[in-house]
This record gives sequence, C-alpha cells and structure tokens, in this order.
Amino acid sequence: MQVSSTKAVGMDAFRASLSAHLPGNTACERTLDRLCEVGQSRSLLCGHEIRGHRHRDRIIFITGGAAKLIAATPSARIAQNSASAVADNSSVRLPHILAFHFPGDFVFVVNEAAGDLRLAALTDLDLVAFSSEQFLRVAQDDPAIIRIILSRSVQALHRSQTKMIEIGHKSACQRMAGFLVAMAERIGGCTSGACQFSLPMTRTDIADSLGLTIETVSRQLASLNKAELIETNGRNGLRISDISKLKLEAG
Amino acid sequence: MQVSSTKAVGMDAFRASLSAHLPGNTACERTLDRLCEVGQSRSLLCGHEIRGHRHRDRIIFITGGAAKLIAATPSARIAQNSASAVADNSSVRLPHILAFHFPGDFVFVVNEAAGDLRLAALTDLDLVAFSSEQFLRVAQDDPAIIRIILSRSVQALHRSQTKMIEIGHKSACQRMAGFLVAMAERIGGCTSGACQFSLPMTRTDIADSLGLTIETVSRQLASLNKAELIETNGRNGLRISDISKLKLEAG
DNA sequence: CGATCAATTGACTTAGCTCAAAGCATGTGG
DNA sequence: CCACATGCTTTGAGCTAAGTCAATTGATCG
Repeated sequence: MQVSSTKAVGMDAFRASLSAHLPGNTACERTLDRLCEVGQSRSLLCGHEIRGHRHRDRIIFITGGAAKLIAATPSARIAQNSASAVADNSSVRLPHILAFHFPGDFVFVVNEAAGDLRLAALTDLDLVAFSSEQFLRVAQDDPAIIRIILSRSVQALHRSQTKMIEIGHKSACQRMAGFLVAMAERIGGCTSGACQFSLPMTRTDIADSLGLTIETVSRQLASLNKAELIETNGRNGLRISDISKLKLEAG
Repeated sequence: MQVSSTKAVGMDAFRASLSAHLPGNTACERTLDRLCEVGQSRSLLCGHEIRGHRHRDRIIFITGGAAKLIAATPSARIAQNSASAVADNSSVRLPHILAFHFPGDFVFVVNEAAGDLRLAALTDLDLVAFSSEQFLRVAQDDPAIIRIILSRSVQALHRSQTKMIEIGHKSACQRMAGFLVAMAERIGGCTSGACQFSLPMTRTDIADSLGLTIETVSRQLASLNKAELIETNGRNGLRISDISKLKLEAG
C-alpha cells in the first residue's frame, strides 16, 4: 500500500538471498541488477494486503516479517438444512489460508480460476513485488535464475502436497504438533532442543490452515501444555521444551 | 520398465501437446527436437511403477493412460494405545496418493526430504520421461518452453493448494462430488450435462486421495446413487446424470 | 477503565472411523 | 466352460474424535 522508506534494504535482502544460490558470475549479477530494476520494494503494515494486480500475475519475494496467503474459495461444509430460509448457498466465498510465508520465500500470486489470491501481512511486512511477466522476461535469459525460480515452485508444490496428506490423514494433535515444529523452524530458526518465539498468527489463522476449528486448536494447545511439551504465554508467546519430542508427536 | 514399441507415437503426442501452446517459430521447433532427443518414450503396464532415478529428479510427461503419484510418508493416525506391544511407532512409512495424472500432465518426480515419490500406472500407461537436469539444460535456451514448464508447475501448486482446502474444510459428500466432477472433466472430457466413463482407480485409491476411508467412499457413492445424481456400474463403471448438479453438491 | 475482540473451557452432537460380516467381480486351473 | 479362490466392494453396528453452541475468561487499546 505504501512505499517503504527503506527501499534499498529490501532489494539488498533479495539480492543476498538469491546470490547465495548462484554461481556468482557477472552474468548473474547483471540479471540481478535488472531484476532489481523491475521489482518494487514495498512495506505493508500489519493487517494490510497485496493481491494480483487485475489480470497481472505477481511473484512476491518476502524480505521481512510474516504473511498469510489467502484464497477466496466457494464456501464449504454448509448445514444440509435445506429448510433454512436464508441459505446463502453457493454465492458466499469465504477465505481460506493456503500457506504462511516468511523471509526468503517466493510467493506466486496468480489470478486463476481457483479464486483470487491475496497476501496479507501478519506483522509489518517487507517484500519485493514483481510483475510475473516482467520477472520472466528478465529471468529467461539467465539459466541459473530460471532454475532457482522453477525449483522453488516445485518445492512449494511438494510442501503443499505434503501438507495435504497431513490434513487428510493426521489427527488434530499430530497436525498441531507438526505446525508448531514448522513454526519453530521458520520463526525461531530451531530444528532441535528448546525454542522460544512469538506466533504472528491468530488461533483462527492456525485453525483454518490446519483444517480445524479454533476450539480444537485451543484444546490441543492446552493438552500439549499439560503434557509439558510446550508452554503458551499469552496470545502469542510460545516455548517448546523439546522439538524432537514434538516431532515424534507429529508422526 | 519396458520400452514401448510405439516410441514415435509417444514423442509425437508430447510435441503436439506443447506445440499447441507455442508460437510455432523455428526456435521452438528446434528446442522440441532436442527435448525429444533427451526424452525417453516408455510404456508401463498397469500396476507397474516409475520413480526418480536415485538422486536424479525426473520430469514425466503423460501421453496416454492414467497414473497415480504416490509418496511414502511417515505413518499417520496411529492408535494412541501405548500398551500395544508391537507398536511399530514411526518406522513404518505408508504410501499416500498425492494426485492422479492423465494425458497432457507434467509430473515432477523429485527425490526430496518429503519421502520418495513414485508414479504408478493405473492403466497401461504411455509417457515420456526426462531427466530433470537434461530437460532444463535444453529448455533453458528457449523462453517459451521455460514459461510453459514454470506455469505448469505453478498451476500444479495451486491445484494442490485448492485440494488441500477441500480436504481440510469440506464434508465427505462434498469431497466425493468434487472428485467425480474432476474425473468427469479429466477422463470423460465433460464439464456439463450427462457423462459416462470408467474410473481407473480403486476405492482405496479414491479414499486415500480424499483423506477418507474406503467405507466412507462407498457409502457416499451409494448415497449419491440413491439421490440419482450418479449411477455406479460394477467396480469401475460410472454415469453422471448431470454434472452441474454434482458441482452444486461439491460446493 | 471500560469496551471489544481473541481465547479458553464446558456440555453436547455428529460425521466419519473402526471392526466385522457378507456380497460381488475377476481371474485361474481343472 | 464351470467351480473355486482371492481380493475388491458393500453394508451394518457401534464408537470416538472433532465439530457446534454457549458461556466465561483474558488480552489489548482507545
């Protein structure tokens, strides 16, 4: 919504993140320069959103903060009660959370059939936004960049498929544990041992992304709390006493 | 497993399918030639599998038949009964179906952390298999091809995310209806009106891909049958009387 | 310091899972 | 060509995890 005053910082983060995976020759550097030219470094205040510009697909690179990717899909699990007078049957499209995103992530915000996507800031958010068209026009001359973007998209595909299986085949407790492990890794930067961090999303967000209700999320957290695997602190605070135990719980 | 006797046919189907989305200039034609050189046209008998070659990722293009993409993931929803003596807790990895694939699909068979993937033939299957590395080496010189493959992968990502929401937020009946609508489109080539075709997958496959049990799938089919929305005929036969009604049911 | 919204907790209901027993196809060998 | 065996599918009878509804508690902010 509003252009950041720290434009250069966002771009630098973008360059740095990609450079780490690049051979570092001058060709790549030039491509990165050109990408920085077509990219828009922006900041969103917490709660604000960005979406695919009309018929333009977007590729968004996150440099700071946390975000949720939302899709407005046809409403689900409506009461079968056909007698209900105000049964706003299929016209309502309620939003669902597809994924959470953190610094270093590429997000593909395409405007396809599946209902329009938007990226909402869970905290103040720094990002670099590209028109998908422009990004590709620049990147297509550089095999290394192309490989990165393609491999990221295939990675995202497999992460999504894995999550799909988890939602389809795991219990509420397992999903919750899996979610917390993932957050510890993404937010806390921990993959083992103890870990303390702040969850940027609400219970509603968590529930939605896991295919549960807020009540169930709350109960599972309470249960993990009682089992002394975690410790919740207020609305957002979280301490994990032993990540590997949680991983075990996640199956 | 066995090289097809109709090698040329598979390649032709691959060329034709890509050509339809290409500008049709000589540059593209040359790239297609080179892709055909590095691709292996193969046939799998029903029931056989193909997987990522050791540490080599594969890109597979389906030219005929039907297939399921399977991942071996950590076992889920184990009985919490810790007293059970033979509780083979987390070492067992049971396979789950990620997606069904049909002619025209690109399948990305990568060997990542998420458990090895394999593509299993539901019917006799014709495909063109590429080493991901070789495919990219050829394709990276042709922006048009790169765009296609990237857009396919992003498409697959969004299909997977949509399915994830459906599994997480829809009832068994809605999922079943949605599945049948999708199959009508993919197998029967119908998007409205009546439609009759043969389901290549078993109830177990369906159940697994929807995150349900075979019993529930069977019951939902029976229920849709009684509602005269569909008509099952033996193990595989299916007739949909009105796809739009089913779509309504799917939400 | 209320007002408001998020989160928890409890009581109850139910969709879908589990276990178990038939019922059908499909393929095989006599 | 038929009988049988095997594996898929259907159907039934509980049971339970998770959803729904409702009331309370707790945070956060003007």
